Amino acid sequence: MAEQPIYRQIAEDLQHKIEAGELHWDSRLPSEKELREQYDASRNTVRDAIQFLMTRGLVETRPGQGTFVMKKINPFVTTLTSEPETGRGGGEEGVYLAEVRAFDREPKNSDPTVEIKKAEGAIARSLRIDRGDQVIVRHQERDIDATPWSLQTSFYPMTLVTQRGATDLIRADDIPDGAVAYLADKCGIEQAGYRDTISVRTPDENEIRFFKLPADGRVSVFEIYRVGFDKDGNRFRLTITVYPSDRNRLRVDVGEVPPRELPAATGEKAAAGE
Amino acid sequence: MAEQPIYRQIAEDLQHKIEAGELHWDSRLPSEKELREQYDASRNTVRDAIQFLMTRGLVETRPGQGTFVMKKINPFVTTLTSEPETGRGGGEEGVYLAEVRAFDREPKNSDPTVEIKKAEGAIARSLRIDRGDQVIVRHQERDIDATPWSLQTSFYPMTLVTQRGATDLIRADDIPDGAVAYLADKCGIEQAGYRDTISVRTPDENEIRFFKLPADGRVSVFEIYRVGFDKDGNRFRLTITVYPSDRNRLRVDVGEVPPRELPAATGEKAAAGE
DNA sequence: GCAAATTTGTTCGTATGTATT
DNA sequence: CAATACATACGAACAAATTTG
Repeated sequence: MAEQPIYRQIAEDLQHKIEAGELHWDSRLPSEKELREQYDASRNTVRDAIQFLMTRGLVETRPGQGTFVMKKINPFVTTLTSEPETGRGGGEEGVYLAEVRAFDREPKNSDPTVEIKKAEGAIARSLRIDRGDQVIVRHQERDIDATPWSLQTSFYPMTLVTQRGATDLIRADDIPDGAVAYLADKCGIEQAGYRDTISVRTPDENEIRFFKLPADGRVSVFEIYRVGFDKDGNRFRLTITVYPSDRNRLRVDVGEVPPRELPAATGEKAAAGE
Repeated sequence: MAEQPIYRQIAEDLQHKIEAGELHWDSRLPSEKELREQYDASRNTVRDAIQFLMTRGLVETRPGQGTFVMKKINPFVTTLTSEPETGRGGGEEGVYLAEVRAFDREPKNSDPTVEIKKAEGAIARSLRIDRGDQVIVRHQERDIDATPWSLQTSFYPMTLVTQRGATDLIRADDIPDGAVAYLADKCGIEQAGYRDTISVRTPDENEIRFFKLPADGRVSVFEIYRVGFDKDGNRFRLTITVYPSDRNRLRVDVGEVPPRELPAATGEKAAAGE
C-alpha cells in the first residue's frame, strides 16, 4: 500500500480543519508561505494541496489576498417534471418564476436577445429541420438572489412566424407567460410533451464569465436540451439551458409522489431536497 | 487585454491540431520532452497545457506510454422515466439490462455485496427514518461493453426484513427482476412513484479507481438519489447511482413523446439521442 | 496618488519515484 | 534490466493583484 503523496496529506489536514469548523466560512487560510513553514513542504507542494481543495469546491483563491474557505452554496432544485397538466416543465418562464419564489428566493430575468440564424448541425438535428434553415434564437440570462444562475437559449423554426403567425417570437420582449403558452394561444400548437437530455461538460468562455466560474473548468455545467413535441409528435422548439453544477440540482418526479415540502425557514436540508 | 499564459497558448494550439484532424483518434501526442522543444517551454509548462486538455476530455495520459487523443466516447443514455406503467424507472435492474441491450451494447452486472449498517444523516433523512436505525445496503457494479459504467447502492429499512418478510434482501444474490418487483411480490409493497434528485460532484477514491478516472477529480460524476414511495406516500427505499459524467447522459420524457429511435447501425448521432 | 509589503499566478530548472514496455 | 514517460517534490525568480501606509 503506497503512502499518500504529501500534497494529499496537507489537503486532507486542511479539509478536516474546515469540516471541523476550525476554519469557518470566508475565513482566510494561512498564506502559502505560512503553510510552507507549518508543513515543512515547498511552496509548489502547498499549492498542489490548495488546488486539490479548489477542485472540490472547498476553497477559492483571490490573487493578492489569499485563500478562503468557500461558502456552502444553497443549491436551487429545478423540477424538470413540474407541471404535467399544463405540458410545461421546470425551468420554463412562468414555471421557473413560480418555483423560485415558492422557495422564498428572488428570481430575475434579463430581457431576451433575439437573433435570426441558420440552423447548425446539432440544432437542425434536434428540430428535425435541414441544416441552414432559418431559426429564431431567443436568449435569456437568469439570476437567483443576485447570483447568476442559468443561461437559456431557445430555438424555433422560422416557419412558426412566416406560416403560423407567431410574430411575437421575433420581438425582443419578454413573453410573460412563456413562449409555450403563447404558441398555444396564437397558433394552436399545444405542447403534448417534451424530452430532456441532460449532459455535463466544462463551461465555455462565455459561461465562465457570466457565472463567474474558475477559469480552468473545474466547475462543470449541466446542459439540458429540451425538445418540445406537439400532439402529432412534431418538434416545434428546442430550449438549451445551462446551469452551473455547483449551485443547481435537478429533480424528476415519476408516478405518485408526495408534494415537495417547503423550506423550513432557512434550513439547508429542506432546500437541498433530501 | 492581457495576453494568454503560455500553457494556454500551447493547449489551444494542440486543441486546434486535434480538431483539425492533424492528430486523429488514439494517436500519440509528442512526448513532454518533444513538446518542450517544439514550444520552447519548460516541462512543467507543457504539463500544464496537457492538464488543461485533460480537464476537457480531449486527451488522456497513460503512464509509461504517452499522451493520447481521446476517443470520442459514445455516451449511454439512461431514461429516468422509462417505464411509468410498471412504476420502475431507468437504471433499475431489469430496465437497465433491457435498455442497454436495446442499443446493441453489452451490459454486465457484478454480484451484489450486502451489508447491514446504521443509517447515517443523508440516508436517514432520505428514508425518513431515525439516524442509527438499521438499514440493508446492497451494492452493485455495472459495466457496459467491458467499460465500468455505474455504481449503484440501495438502502432499505431493516424493518422490511424483520416485519415484512423480505428476506431475500439480505442474501448476497442478484434479485433477477429487481428488488422493486420482489418487494411487490413478497410483501405487497407497490412502488407508486419515485423521485430522482440529480447532482454533480467530484468522484471519491473508490469511484476514481473503479471508473479509471483521472486522480485529481477533473472528471465529475452524476449522483442520483432515487427515493421510492408506496401508494401511501411512505418511503421504502433509497437507491444512489453514480455515473461518470463523461460517458453518460440522462433523459427525461414528460407527456406524449414519440418513442426513441433505435441506433442506426453504429451511428453516433442516434445513440447520442439528438 | 504613490510606494512598499503581501499574496497568489506563472514559469523555469532539477531530482527522484513509479508504471509500462 | 534498461529505456521511456508520467507523477511528485524541491527550489527559485518574476509578474500581477491587492492592501496598507
